Amino acid sequence: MRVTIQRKTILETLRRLKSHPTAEELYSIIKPSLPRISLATVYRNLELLAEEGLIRKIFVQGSSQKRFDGNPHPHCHIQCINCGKVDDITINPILNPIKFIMETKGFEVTNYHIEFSGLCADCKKQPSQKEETKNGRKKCKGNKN
Amino acid sequence: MRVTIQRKTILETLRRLKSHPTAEELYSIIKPSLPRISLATVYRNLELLAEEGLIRKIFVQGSSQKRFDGNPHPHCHIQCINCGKVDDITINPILNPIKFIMETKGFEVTNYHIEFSGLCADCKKQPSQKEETKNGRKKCKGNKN
DNA sequence: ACATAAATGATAATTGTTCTTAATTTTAAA
DNA sequence: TTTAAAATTAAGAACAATTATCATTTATGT
Repeated sequence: MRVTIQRKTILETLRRLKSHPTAEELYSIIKPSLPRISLATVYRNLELLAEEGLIRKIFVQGSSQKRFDGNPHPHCHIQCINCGKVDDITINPILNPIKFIMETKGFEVTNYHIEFSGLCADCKKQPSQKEETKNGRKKCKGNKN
Repeated sequence: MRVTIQRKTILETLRRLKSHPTAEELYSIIKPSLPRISLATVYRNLELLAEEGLIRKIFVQGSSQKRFDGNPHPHCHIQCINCGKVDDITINPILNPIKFIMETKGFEVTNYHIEFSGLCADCKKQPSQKEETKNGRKKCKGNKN
């Protein structure tokens, strides 16, 4: 992957930000310093950087736009149902997370959305089907996408 | 909310399914028994049923389409990175979830995505700003949407 | 500096979803 | 029941977010 000014700026800006901006928000932030940058370049590079594991693409409840996170490591977010703000939170998975959030952040959890991903029992047994598909996953009987 | 055949069928079909279909998938499933149903009706009613808390709209990582879940209660999903299948999982939040998933489902967790929502400390203090916006949230200084 | 593969900018096309309109269906009252 | 108002529908247009296209520009190895 080449190092271009656009790519470098996108990654550095996202890493510096504490928020989890959409592609367009990031575009507006970068535009003043790189006036000739195209929105498509921002989208393209965010996608690429996420594929490379340097950043993270996140799908937040209630937001029709995808958001991006400069921290590539699995971690939790807390989103306020009133203002929509999305913050990071570090959780020791052994603890009771909801109680922990209450006590450390003063954040009242009323709902949660948790997704674990990995290999299901079936796929662990038969890791044969490796055909690539558009969405980057493998084909498999259980695939509903 | 009125009881129409379309609405009833959408809710019942979604409840019966163990998967978490997209609006289009649900549309194809329902079409044979209700050939005159429109895709827009499926979208409209899924949105409505989710607003009423009868079903749940979920945003799964890596899927550009929204998915719907007949189980309206907050719960966890496990998605296989190989086949993309999304399953339900019941977790006592006090336990170590990853260990629990391994032991009960034989599912190897390699990544997770967790979002808690509720009221942040700021919004708990000043629940004044109640102006509705297009995305259904309230306006607030921290709002990045 | 040069060649060339890769990346960019501008914009067209596509995708997923919502809106609009007129027609139909449901509900509740007469 | 019949009837009228209100809600809901089907169909397709419109919309916003994202991706693809392609001519031009740029980064990197030689």
